[in-house]
Amino acid sequence: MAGQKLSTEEHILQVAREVFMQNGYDGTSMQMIADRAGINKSLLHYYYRSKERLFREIFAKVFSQFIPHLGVIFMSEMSLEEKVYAFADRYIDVFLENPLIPIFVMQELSKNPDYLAELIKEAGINPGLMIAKISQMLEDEGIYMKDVRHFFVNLLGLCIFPFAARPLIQRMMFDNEKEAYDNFLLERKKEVPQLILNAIRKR
Amino acid sequence: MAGQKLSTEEHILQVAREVFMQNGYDGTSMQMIADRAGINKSLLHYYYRSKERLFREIFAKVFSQFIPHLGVIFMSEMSLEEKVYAFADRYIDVFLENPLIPIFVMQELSKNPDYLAELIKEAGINPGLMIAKISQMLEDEGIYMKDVRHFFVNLLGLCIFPFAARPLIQRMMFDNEKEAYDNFLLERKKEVPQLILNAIRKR
DNA sequence: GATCGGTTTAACCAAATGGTTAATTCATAT
DNA sequence: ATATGAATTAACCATTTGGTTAAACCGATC
Repeated sequence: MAGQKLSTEEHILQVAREVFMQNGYDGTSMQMIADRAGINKSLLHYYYRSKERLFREIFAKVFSQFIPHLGVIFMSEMSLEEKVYAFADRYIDVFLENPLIPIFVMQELSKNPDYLAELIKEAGINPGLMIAKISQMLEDEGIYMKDVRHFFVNLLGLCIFPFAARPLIQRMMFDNEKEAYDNFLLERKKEVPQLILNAIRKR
Repeated sequence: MAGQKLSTEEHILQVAREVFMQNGYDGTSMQMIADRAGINKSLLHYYYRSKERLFREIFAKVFSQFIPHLGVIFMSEMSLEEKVYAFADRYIDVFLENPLIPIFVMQELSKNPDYLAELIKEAGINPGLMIAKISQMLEDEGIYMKDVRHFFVNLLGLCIFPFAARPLIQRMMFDNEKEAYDNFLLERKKEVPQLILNAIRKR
């Protein structure tokens, strides 16, 4: 197939990632991965001792593909406005390239929430600090907000939800036309920040 | 257990609903359901011929627990403002009572998107009509919007995402304290409409 | 109290599951 | 060429999977 010059180990990881993301942990069997990778099932256990181990490695990688941006952008020295635009731009791009991430992560995280703690620390982001920082920025601009966390959840929700609910929304509102919906998602790079910033500025 | 005076058939449905919602289709075995219902596995097949059939019946019910509100609220004769408030109120209530719905529906829908079409029609909602109606209302109020569908996706995302991403957000931003997060979700009944309406009114 | 229909169960089935073991292939260094 | 160690496979294992079959149970009707 597209085995290129990847080491077998890397190739497995790549294939397993696809299969796991498409079918979830429970919906994936070691045999499926072996078949799609064109190898013997035992080889999976040779490189990654168990299904769980293989999955964890993949999940951690997927997680680190989008979470760190959060910290980078919001701990940066950009203005609030710049941060919001940067965030929407970054996240929508990432998910356009990896559309399965949102559902996959939510799905698995909801089954195994304990696992999350280590991943967050590993990603080197400190939510408390982030919240404090944005809180300070808002105060500096004379904007009052009951709870800054609404700001974050709003931003996250507006960017991520359209990907997670894609099957539903694309069908209901876009005649199931992929291109149309992709375009719609791109529009949101501006739509979302405008909505968020507009609401913050006035009151 | 809490078998009360439910017919066995209803009891099974109730237990199966819980198990399926918690573990997803793939993560659930007929044996699990039978055990949790305190019955023999064969009895499941007696009432519902297969796992698939049992699941479909449940999924349809779950789906119809929140989707019809969409149509009812937005096809009503309320003002736009009232509709937005009504929507947030309704949906946040429904999901506070059934927190697993969002992830469950997204998860299964992403694996089996074709199944969706019939469900939407069954629910008696016509997205195209809804969009047209809100479009008209906005126009009447002299508000211009590139694409009204952003309005819907925004509203849906702001209300639903906090439930779907609960494991992540509650841990990252709320020290994993359930009550605090529940309270936060309640606040959003006003927070979300304010955000949406504020952005629409001014420009 | 026999019988009848619906309900519930035990026993069973082939296939698939995650995982192990031991043998084989294969490239490389000697 | 041969010995060596890693890479790869075939064969196997116990358990679980969704599903079937036939028998047992059980309350009502005759």
